[in-house]
Amino acid sequence: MNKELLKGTTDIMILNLLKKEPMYGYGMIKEFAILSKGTFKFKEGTLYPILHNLEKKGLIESLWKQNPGERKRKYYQITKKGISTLEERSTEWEIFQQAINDVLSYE
Amino acid sequence: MNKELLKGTTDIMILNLLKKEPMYGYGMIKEFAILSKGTFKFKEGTLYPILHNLEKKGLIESLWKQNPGERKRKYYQITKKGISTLEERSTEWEIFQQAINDVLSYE
DNA sequence: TAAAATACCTAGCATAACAAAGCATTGTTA
DNA sequence: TAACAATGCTTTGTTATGCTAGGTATTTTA
Repeated sequence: MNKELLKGTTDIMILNLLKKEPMYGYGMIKEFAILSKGTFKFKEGTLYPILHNLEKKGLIESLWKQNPGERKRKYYQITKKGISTLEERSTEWEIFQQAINDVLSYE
Repeated sequence: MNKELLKGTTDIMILNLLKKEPMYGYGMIKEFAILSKGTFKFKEGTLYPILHNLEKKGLIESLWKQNPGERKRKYYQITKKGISTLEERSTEWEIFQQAINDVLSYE
């Protein structure tokens, strides 16, 4: 899979996951693999820096949490700003996708 | 429009245009704008280097041509290698698109 | 108890689209 | 006819981003 394709979409995917419930990095990697039916196998070196960046931008927030019987994990949750950004970017993705398919259906 | 989204798709779009008939760079820029209904407005500084790169890889070939009554233009045509690459990459795009939408439809 | 899986981190790299410039020619318009 | 817009091609440097490749520590499994 051409990795360039991913650029510009990882943010939306992460924000969309967190829209439902807080999650931690390692868990997201597993979840993306499942949801995408194995297409997306993010490396940790890919995901963690993105999470840090999203937090720096104020789109997500983190907190260390230890549920009983579990090990300590850093949970991320989406912020209000994150939700509105997700909406904008999702619309953008729809438009983009349509445009590409318009061009590719040229015969 | 987030420019990162484009990464990994410009090659396919160009190859797909050239699949039908040879074209020159400036003409492609106009054509992309039309086909995408204004979403893609490539700058020359974007398109020309990509064309050079595709030629270097042997996916397209160029020739200077002057049709009667027209100015000199550098026409590009797709190669056999270009056609097979286009097919591979189109499939890749389909899979990618499906995977993203699978992730984004998670609720 | 050794290995694998979980869970987090970071420095440096490669790639690709873009901004911003330049040059030459052709068409339009005041 | 002179000025300007549009056409047509080129290149240098910037920036963003996912990945490579390394690291640490804990927990589970064979």
